[in-house]
Amino acid sequence: MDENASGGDSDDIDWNTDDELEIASYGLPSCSSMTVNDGETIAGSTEASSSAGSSSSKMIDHFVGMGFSEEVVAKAIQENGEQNTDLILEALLKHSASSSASSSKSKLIDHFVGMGFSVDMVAKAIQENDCTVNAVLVGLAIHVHDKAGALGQSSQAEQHINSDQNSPELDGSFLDGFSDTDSFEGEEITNPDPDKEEKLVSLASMGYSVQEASIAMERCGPNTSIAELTDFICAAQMAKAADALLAEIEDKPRPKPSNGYHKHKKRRMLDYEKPPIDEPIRLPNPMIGFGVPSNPDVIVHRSLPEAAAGPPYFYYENVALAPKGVWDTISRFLYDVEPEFVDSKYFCAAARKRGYVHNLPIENRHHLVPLPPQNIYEALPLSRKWWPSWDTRSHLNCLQTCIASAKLTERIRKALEECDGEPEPPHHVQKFVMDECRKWNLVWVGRNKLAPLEPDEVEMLLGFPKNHTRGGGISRTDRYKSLGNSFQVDTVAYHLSVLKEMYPDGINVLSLFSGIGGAEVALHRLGVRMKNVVSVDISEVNRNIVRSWWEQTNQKGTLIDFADVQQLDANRIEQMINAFGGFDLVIGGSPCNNLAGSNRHSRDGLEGKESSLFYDYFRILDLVKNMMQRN
DNA sequence: GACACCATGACCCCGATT
DNA sequence: AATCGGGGTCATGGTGTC
Repeated sequence: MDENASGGDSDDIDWNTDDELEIASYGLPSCSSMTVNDGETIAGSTEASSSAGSSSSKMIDHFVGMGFSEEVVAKAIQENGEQNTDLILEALLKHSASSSASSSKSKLIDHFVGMGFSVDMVAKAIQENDCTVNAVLVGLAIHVHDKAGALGQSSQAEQHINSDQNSPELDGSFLDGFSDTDSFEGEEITNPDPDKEEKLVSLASMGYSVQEASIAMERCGPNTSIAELTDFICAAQMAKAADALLAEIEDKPRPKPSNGYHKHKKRRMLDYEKPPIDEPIRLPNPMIGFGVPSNPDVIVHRSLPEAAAGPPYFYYENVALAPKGVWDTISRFLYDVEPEFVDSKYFCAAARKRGYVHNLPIENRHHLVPLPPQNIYEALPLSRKWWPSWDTRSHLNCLQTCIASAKLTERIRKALEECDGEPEPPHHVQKFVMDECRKWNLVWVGRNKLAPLEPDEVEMLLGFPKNHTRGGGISRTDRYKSLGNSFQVDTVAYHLSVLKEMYPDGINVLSLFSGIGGAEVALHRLGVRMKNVVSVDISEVNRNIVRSWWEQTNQKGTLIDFADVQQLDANRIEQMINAFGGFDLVIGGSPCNNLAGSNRHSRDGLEGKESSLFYDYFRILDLVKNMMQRN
């Protein structure tokens, strides 16, 4: 980000810097890996790693399998030597980027126009700056937005922008691109109001034009929420019978706000004529989505909105019990696809109520085998001996990121011991114990003795291999945290299982907010071959966990990881799409910190610090969709 | 009213560093 | 001895649904 913002050799990967140093620091003996700038790491397959004996043709096959042309691969091998697969891969990625450079300018224009900026504005900005700088404008806008609203989420992103929160050049950099256009009000440039500017940038990062955003804020007043502003903008868009912007775009209509927001706005505009028809999204009871293995035929067919159809297939996950309106917004952005709400208690011994927005087929899904333990007794057979009859739990509650304190379990033990002579504790003691058990997922480990789950038990319940998060310098606390933030593998695998027959040769995966690799583990356990996986996660220990798992399971594909979704700008995505031939699956669950009920401090909804990263999921998915449809 | 919830921040302890 | 930072421990309440 920083290098892009500063222009210069921004889009050129600097192949000759400290790569080797960073490679050494990762220390991966069995698997070739490298770190490109921005902390991107590429781990090649073991078969492609730099064993001196590997034949040239085998290596060519390998890279051809990744989507590069044979001719280009041969040339790269010739220039870099067989020994260094990392350099070859770098050269290939670089080549794919440069070969697409000629068309990148018009694509850039298309892209930004598609986001709502005027053609004049985009053309002027591109003329005045290097193409690549402009390609990062959206990312920059989001950076500024994050800086204002999400400080601290991404240390790397912060570092890349500027460490000074009040940096004038940062504030100016986004605005400068438009400062001399007639659509921008000088007042806001010379004397920006922080709150106003933040909203402006938020709206810009959501794909609205600066002009639209400015007008909306002027009309609606200073205290208007983002949601209200977006509604206003879409109302204005609807009011325009002929949208000049859209007329200039030859590809499909803008997907996100145009679909849902227009629909909703139209409705709202007509509120005074007739009552609203659309109902807000409600959670189903029982929470079995479109069907679970034990009850698979609830909904056997659904029709997706046209703009939602894949490929690429996408799969987005977050907590089901988010504040009001959050899932409506998520659904509107994700092409109006109806969320599938599923409780993992239908798949394993622990509850996990989640919403999934995806465009995967829902026919002929199958569950993972072997089936995971279906209840507490199966999952924790040793606890059965101590389990009192009055503890009627068959399933655990949601596995969270922290566990009960030792003091609490001690208090419980004492309370139970006080009524040891009786056949059963009195009702009020039972209630106290059961309340705490449900709250903290305590399990019986001895007479009158309750304890929180061990990390490896959480791994098992979530469908991960034992010790998946162990080692690599991760603390116990962080293991709970990473696990608590993860997918339930069996549940996700059930939804992804349709990919197995659709892609017998394997898939390319873009995995955002990967965490400890729930998506990757699910695909692996399903037997879906992963040709190339681009995995993004802010946490270094999580990235190490995924990479370590990748090596241990002898994956034949290539794992590339990034620390920050902000690194995935249009250029880099295009580069990877050209290299791999596109992504088949864009999967991820953005942070739920500001949505989760457990958070009493900053449950700020989708505009909260961390949870606003949902918009990055949409931004990246939409970029991938647009680029793949053009190619 | 009961229940559930991918959490946060203050504090303490301990080992490493200066 | 002073300082620092990471890990562990602990208490904490509001929102939404049923």
